[in-house]
Amino acid sequence: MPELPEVETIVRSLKPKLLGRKITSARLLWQRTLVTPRPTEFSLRVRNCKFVEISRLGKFIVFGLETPRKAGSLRRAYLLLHLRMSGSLSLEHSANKLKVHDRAAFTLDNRYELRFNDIRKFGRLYFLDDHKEVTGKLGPDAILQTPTAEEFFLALHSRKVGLKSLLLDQSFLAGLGNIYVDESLWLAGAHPRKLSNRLTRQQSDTLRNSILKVLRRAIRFNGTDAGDGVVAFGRNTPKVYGRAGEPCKRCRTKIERIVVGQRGTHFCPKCQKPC
DNA sequence: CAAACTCCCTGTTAGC
DNA sequence: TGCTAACAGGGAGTTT
Repeated sequence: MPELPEVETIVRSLKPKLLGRKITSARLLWQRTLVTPRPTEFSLRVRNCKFVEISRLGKFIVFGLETPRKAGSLRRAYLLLHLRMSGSLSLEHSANKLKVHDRAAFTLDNRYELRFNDIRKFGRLYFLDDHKEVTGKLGPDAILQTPTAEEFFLALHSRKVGLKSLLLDQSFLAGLGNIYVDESLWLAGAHPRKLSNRLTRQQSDTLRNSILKVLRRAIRFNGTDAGDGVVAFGRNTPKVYGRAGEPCKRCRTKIERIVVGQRGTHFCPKCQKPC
């Protein structure tokens, strides 16, 4: 499941290959992938747009486009993509056969195609004049707009919610998903149900540092290449996520799995003191 | 304001 | 062995 680090890695690898390229046409293979505008307007407007920026905000991939419109009308537009659960992007020759779960394809001016594949169809695509229409609802990006320790502490105290739910809330902090929230809370020694306004300044700082550590490490490892084109997994395996019943890496206590806010939640009952 | 639930989807897995 | 039902999860939306 792509969260901030995975999206960051995708953006970095796509950037050099896509910048400066023009979209010659687009195909929508699963209509509901596209949120806005309507499919006909979409294919019309996306044609002849040039990629001039590729970045990330939270878990959104932001493609900045220069439109072919003449003076007077907008020259800038954005393609926004959220991969959700199972989305992925690939760049391949347009002659290659489409894969089973391909949902959208953008043909480029070099006969290559940017393809969006998404088994579960949860991924969402937007074509917008201003990406803030969507990204404006996000809180600060955990890496690009990290709140200061002071800001983070104040933000925690402005709410009274369990930490797990709060860190999953993209309008509070953008980028974390289920896996990295569990990992961050474990590293910080904070219980997932601990109320946000009950953290001391020191605990808040520890949590903030843990989030940064977990995300930075994941970005570093996602980017590493084993040398044969295979991404080197295995060196950044989760400490608690998906390890229910296994011994805690810190104290050997059995990792527990509970449900918090409809999300499977993994934690060490000894390291992460119940509240 | 917070929490709980529902929906969207399909590959995987547990259970019979 | 072969089937079905439950489950996983991000986020938007609705209800409590």
